[in-house]
Amino acid sequence: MRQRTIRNMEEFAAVSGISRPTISKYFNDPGSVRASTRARIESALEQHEYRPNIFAMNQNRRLTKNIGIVVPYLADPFFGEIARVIERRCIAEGYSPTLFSSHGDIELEVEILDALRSMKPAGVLLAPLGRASDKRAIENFCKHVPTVLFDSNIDGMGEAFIGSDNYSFVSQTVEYLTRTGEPPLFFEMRNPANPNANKRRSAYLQMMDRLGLEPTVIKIDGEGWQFEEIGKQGAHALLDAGNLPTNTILCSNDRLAIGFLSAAFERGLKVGRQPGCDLRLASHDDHPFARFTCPALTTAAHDYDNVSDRSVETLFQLIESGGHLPERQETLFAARLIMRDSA
Amino acid sequence: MRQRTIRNMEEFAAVSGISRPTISKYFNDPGSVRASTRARIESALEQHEYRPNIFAMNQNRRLTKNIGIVVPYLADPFFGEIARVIERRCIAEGYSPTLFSSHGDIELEVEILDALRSMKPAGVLLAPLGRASDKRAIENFCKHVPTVLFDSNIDGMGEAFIGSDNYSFVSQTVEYLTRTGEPPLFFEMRNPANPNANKRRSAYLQMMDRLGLEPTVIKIDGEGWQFEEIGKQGAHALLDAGNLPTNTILCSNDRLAIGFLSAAFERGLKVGRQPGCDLRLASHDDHPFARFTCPALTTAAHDYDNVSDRSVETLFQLIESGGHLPERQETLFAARLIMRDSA
DNA sequence: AAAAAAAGTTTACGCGCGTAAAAAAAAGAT
DNA sequence: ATCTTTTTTTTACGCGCGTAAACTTTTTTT
Repeated sequence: MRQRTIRNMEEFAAVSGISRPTISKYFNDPGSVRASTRARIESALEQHEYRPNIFAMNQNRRLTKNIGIVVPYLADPFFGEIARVIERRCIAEGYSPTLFSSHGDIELEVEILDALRSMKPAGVLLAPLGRASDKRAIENFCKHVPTVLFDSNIDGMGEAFIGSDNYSFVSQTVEYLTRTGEPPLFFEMRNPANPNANKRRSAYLQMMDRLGLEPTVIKIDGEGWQFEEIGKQGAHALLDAGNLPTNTILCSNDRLAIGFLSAAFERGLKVGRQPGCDLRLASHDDHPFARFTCPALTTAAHDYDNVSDRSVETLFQLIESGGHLPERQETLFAARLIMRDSA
Repeated sequence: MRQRTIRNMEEFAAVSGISRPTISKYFNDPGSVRASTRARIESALEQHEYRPNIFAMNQNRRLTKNIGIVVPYLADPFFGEIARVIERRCIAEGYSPTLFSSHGDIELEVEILDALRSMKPAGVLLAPLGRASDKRAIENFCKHVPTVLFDSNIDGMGEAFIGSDNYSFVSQTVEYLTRTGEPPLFFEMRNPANPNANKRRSAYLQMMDRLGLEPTVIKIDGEGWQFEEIGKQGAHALLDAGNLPTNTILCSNDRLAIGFLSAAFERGLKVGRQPGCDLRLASHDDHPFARFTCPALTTAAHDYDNVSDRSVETLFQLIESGGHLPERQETLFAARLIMRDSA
């Protein structure tokens, strides 16, 4: 700030007394220049506050340092939290993450993928919308950009998938509920957008079969991403109908369960494992709010840390190996049962 | 896709039979070319799937079509929801929004501002961390980039501020609670990061004074953005101490209230306005989850739609007028009291 | 149909930086 | 001090597109 403002690398080279190509080298990798020149550059940098033009940089570089992160619905704190962890990891590795949310909109997801391609990202971490996704668009995208899928798997797409083992979620909750009380019915949306939901239902049916018990699946109506509201309405409908085969409800995910708890509370029903309770309720995900519901929610937790760590690690590995892995990896992490007060 | 892939605008101009400058005009504003040539371009576009290189575009354009959106903590659904609405509005106007979260980290906020400058955005919508923010960095940033502050005001910074009228929040809740029962005590964090918290406390004191009532402010310990947990711990501490001067609690914000409700439930306290309840609890923000707490939370709602609409509108206005407004505008929207079951 | 206005074409240059090649300088080794 | 290796400088070109100027073609006006 001593002199007039520096307009480009040429001028910065002039004031720092070092040639432009060397300055360029420095910005691409500060360790690639001699320590003494690095010191000179950095001292000049302090007095002149110059930053290279990222557009000009990226135009000429075949591979940028950009990483795209795409989640299906950012207003869901579950994805907010995952995005937070992943973003920080990327920054720590010297990349520039850019976060996108499809906001539950199929067309927007395609537009994001489109925009992402023109950003020439080194790699992309994609949690697709799932069932609703435009599979052709995603497949085409993955051909051009090194992509790691997470959270929601779509068969064969991307170079790898990192997620949670839905069977592990459901088997633990079903086993626990059955062992400590009545076997649960399964409460879910009729048309879940997320493929994990289908896997959880299958796992429930499989577990009940293995235990020699009669399964009951309740499918509630509702579209969109307002899961709490859908769960609440669905719970009211279910409880209005009466004659439940069991006092124990297993929700497909925590957000439905939060809605269910709200409905139960409104009806004066006591939820919990204590004697005198009318219902027991458990669920899956360990949503950030699950510990603050009333009662606190018994649930199966994602291995958040491992999922996000492994996703990022896999992406870096993918980038380093030139965008392709020998074969598509699928990594599933087991759930951890969190016993709270609701069941 | 008929031919080999198009590498640049030159090649696309060749296959479409139109000169490159005209193609360039088209991409900058499709309406600026004759309808017949536009049709020819678009038909060529369908068969060849070419997209201009955004880095090359932005390098030469004095003003990009980028818009930066910065929020302090994206894992908070409140900001997730605001970000969602604002992003969609920007897209609808033909801009490319890029969303950043400071994740509650002062240094990261500065880094984001730094990165944002090199993106030459047409404008930025910034919800600062608040008290913790590096004011010098923000001030410096605002000098170079047309910026509209929202949610958290910092005096004099940015060309405009759009937010909610904290006095309107508190006056309505205090008035309502006092009229329908006992006057409330005010429950807040000792060192709130957000400047709105301070305004709310002042408003509480002012209201109580006007009503000729004795104010009580409870300040609870805790740092960071885990407000629910802080609220829960604080509530336990408060209730352990006993001898409350009133049965009515007014929390500074909904996330604290969610934690408070959780603590009250654990202690077997009934919260609500019905007879037989031990406590009444109200709050401010109308957090997306406030309607699903047990009991549902009585709160004062932000005028979400107006805040986000006006923020975006103000930014566009600012951009169109060349980055400066005649004088700094402060727009505050009034709250709306939402009566639910908790008070 | 002629004149005026609008839109498109040609030509040319510049943006800020990556990067390659050859020459020069500095640092380290003998 | 000389030779070798490493680093920096010089020089030069290219990336893909914005954009200005002068000219030509098409459309609109009267």
